[in-house]
Amino acid sequence: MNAPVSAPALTKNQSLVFDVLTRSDAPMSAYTILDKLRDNGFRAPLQVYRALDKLLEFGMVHRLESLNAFVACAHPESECCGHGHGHGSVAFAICESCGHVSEFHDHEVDHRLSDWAKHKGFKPAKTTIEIRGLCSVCAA
Amino acid sequence: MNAPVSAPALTKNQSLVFDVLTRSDAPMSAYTILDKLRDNGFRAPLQVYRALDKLLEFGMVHRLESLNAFVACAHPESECCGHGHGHGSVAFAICESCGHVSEFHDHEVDHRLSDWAKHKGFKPAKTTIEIRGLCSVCAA
DNA sequence: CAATTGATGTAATAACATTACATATTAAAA
DNA sequence: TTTTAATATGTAATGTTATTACATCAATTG
Repeated sequence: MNAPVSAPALTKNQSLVFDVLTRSDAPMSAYTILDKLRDNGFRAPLQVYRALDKLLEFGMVHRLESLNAFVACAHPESECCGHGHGHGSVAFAICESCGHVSEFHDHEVDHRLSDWAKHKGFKPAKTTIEIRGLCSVCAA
Repeated sequence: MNAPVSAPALTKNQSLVFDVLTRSDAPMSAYTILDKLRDNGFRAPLQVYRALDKLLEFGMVHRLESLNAFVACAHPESECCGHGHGHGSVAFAICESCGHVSEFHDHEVDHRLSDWAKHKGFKPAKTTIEIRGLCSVCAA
């Protein structure tokens, strides 16, 4: 019932999808992943979506809602303040020019949002924070 | 070249779409809006998307990225701290049970995110903050 | 008036995601 | 070990969201 604490064993399809995402330097849509895996026997979107569902559940992949795309989690394996893979919310800065995505945490942001929720009696399940704009390289 | 400061004149289609969204107590997808407006002569998705594009540009409507849906902006016409319709980022709490959406601002969150951006040389264009979970009524 | 601009109408297609159903593999219980 | 249950896989069809392309109409402006 608990989320796996360390890297869970991945099935063949999960590994293939995770590898493709890990090698990519930009987010990929499910259909782009599918195309990359045709040679590995992938034929249908569902093969990708099923693998992604598990990887999301394991916290190894994130979905970027504003892009309908996916990235491998950029965390170092485990982090100072109990982040690792069981962390609260993650924020993303997405460059609209080069596609690069930076993943970061901000405790104060987390805190402010959960304070708001507590005050309103709202029970958060998942928080999305995405900043779209231009990265330092592209802005120059 | 500037965004309109007060309510711009809306075209027929823009008014129809805005009215439908305003009357709704939950977010609506473009296709749901289309269905509501069949009797008003709407026949194609593009009629809705074009109106939504303008309403988004005017700041009268928000897109909920995690839902692929739209809501009328909930701001009182103009706000204490210069929000009105030219505000920075807006956050949403979305109830996954009843569909209700609460719109709110948090200056500290804005501040932390723009500090991060400044520090990284990232130029933000649009920020998405969406908390999905259960509202106080549904959580009870 | 001609020319430009913005709004509209319609059809077709692209992009993203899920349902349904059949089969195979793996793991656990008897 | 055999049965059973749970998980993973394969495939097709369909559903949902969004855009491209092209034609027309209306308002403005030079």
